[in-house]
Amino acid sequence: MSTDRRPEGPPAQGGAAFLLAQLGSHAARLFADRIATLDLTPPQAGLLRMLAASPGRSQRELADDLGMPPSRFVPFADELEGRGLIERRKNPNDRRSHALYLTEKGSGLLAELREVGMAHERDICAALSADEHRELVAMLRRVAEQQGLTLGVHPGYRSA
Amino acid sequence: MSTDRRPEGPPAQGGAAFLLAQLGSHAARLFADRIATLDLTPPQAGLLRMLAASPGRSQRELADDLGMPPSRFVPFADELEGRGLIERRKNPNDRRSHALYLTEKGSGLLAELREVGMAHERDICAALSADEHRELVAMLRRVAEQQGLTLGVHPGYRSA
DNA sequence: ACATAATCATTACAACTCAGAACGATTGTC
DNA sequence: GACAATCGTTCTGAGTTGTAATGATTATGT
Repeated sequence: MSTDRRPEGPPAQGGAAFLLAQLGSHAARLFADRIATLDLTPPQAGLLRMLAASPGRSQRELADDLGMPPSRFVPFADELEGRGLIERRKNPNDRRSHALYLTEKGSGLLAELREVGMAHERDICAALSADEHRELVAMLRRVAEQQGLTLGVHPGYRSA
Repeated sequence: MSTDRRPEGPPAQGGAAFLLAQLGSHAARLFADRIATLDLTPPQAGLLRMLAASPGRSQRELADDLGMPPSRFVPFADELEGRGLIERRKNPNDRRSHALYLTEKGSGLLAELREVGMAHERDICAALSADEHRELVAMLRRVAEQQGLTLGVHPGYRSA
């Protein structure tokens, strides 16, 4: 009976913040495992999605959004380019910057990536009904918005 | 109107799995910032909680639970011991292993840590009412359980 | 009982990752 | 037309990470 004295809400290890950290880490690791099938890491998948959403941006902008320094972005983009998934084009207006685009091969891989993402979503939320699933997403969106997080790519990726 | 063609549920970047990863990373980083006030990192806070919950365990067990190799656990425990927060005692039954315990000073810091954790919880869930908060925790618990996650410490910590 | 294998904590070490400084090319500013 | 700023890139140093080797102790097998 000594551990039963809780004057307030849930303790730290059972609170929502801890559960979010725990589940977020779990979901990210599982996703990384899944897309390893396509020889992709989470940051690489993020870049493909970003290029599909808004093509032709400069490397610096993309690096900023991914939360990685420009120096690290270079070999990062090199590999994707070497695999023929993305393409660097000279910007005629500003010959310093390279505009990045998705190749056809990259678009094809992105399609596979989306399927993997949907399977991942189903797997993570297997414990919930369809209604509960919608409810959870709605709540998480509100929390994310109130916390000032931008919808889309987040910089908490892990390199592996 | 061109971006409105969604044959199925929420896409990858707006799904629950992605939101969990995004929010989890955010919550973990915010928590790390908060406990930096107490000169603690998330793994250090995790160890203090583990020692309060079950004292006298061996270093290897604790290292396993924290997801860190034993070689890295040694300097990790050294610092906490040097600050007088934990204590290594020789196990009389097995003189190879060291049993770890929380000191009084460590217990005191843990109390402060709990307060920080509660403030953190309130902050993260500021967008939700009390009812919604309970609802969210219940859902997350179910998801975590179905995913086979053990309540308590998770190995997705960040060293900083 | 005695040799051998296994376990714990620790140390030593090598590989890898990462961010910031420095650099040439190009562009904007005044 | 000089000077500062920006982009992509390379280089380098610090920091981190896991694996292998070590010494002490304990378990196992015969």
